[in-house]
Amino acid sequence: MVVVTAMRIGELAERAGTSVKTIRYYDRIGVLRPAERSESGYRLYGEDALDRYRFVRAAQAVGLRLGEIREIIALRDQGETPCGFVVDLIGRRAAELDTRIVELAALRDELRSLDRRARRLDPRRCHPRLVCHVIDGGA
Amino acid sequence: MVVVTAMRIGELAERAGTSVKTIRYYDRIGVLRPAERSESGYRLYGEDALDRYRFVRAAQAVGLRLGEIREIIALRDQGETPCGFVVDLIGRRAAELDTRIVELAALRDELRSLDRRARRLDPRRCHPRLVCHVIDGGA
DNA sequence: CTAAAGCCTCCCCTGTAGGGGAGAGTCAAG
DNA sequence: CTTGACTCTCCCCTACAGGGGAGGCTTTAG
Repeated sequence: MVVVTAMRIGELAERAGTSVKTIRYYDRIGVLRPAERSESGYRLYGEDALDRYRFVRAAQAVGLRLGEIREIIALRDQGETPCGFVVDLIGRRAAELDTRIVELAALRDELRSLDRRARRLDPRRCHPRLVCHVIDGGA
Repeated sequence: MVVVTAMRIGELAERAGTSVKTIRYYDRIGVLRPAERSESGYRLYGEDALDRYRFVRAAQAVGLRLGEIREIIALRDQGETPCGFVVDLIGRRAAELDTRIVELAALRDELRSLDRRARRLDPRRCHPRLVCHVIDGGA
């Protein structure tokens, strides 16, 4: 109730360098709730909203999803330190990334190999009953 | 019209090892159309449908999307050889993958670095006005 | 006082590859 | 003839992070 400097959503969005839609969305999913509402229902934010917003962006930048960020913030708002949770999360995410990178590298290698093979094949011979022997010729 | 061995959708799905829904979907988006329809509207497929299906799966397996696969098939059905198109496609896809892999590796490295930093930080000191100094402390 | 700008909620849209289910017609066996 | 399995079309749903716009208040500047 004692909001010293109350920003409305437009000002927050502009100072944060984002869109009003995004701020509203963050409210809806619970990662950035307004300090209060005006009598007419307008969202009112304090200065800390900017820090919160930057945290959300920083967390997104390291690959966390908004649902996970909401959990971190919920822990913090319950007075707990989310550090343990965060460490688990980024450890797991790093491991998932490793797996994903290996998969993508394998896929890329297969594409390169298809590419080399395709260049050796004679296009004029490319006319069996199959669609394209570059792709399913190797099966 | 002269369909020697006419399969209905259930049989094709079973022999292909997939679902009826998938075959119907492939028809709708144009990657696997039935040879004809029965009087009552049932989809009827020839033996070649199995080859087509396998081609679609092989193409998906190397990372092509159904929209792209449809283009390849359309070329083939227009009597052209899709080889050139396919070679371009897989070349571009491989390049995209390279970029993506580099991005993901950078992200993973950043996560690992956050992880190491988090383990050095004292959780009891984790209580500023920010949510989590593991994440936004480095900004 | 009035017009413009800002804000509200609500609803649909994006892309990918289908999945789930409703309601209705069809086909084979008993 | 009937029952059960099969098929048809049509419509909504999924994840993700919002974007676009309608229709209706509120606030602010002139």
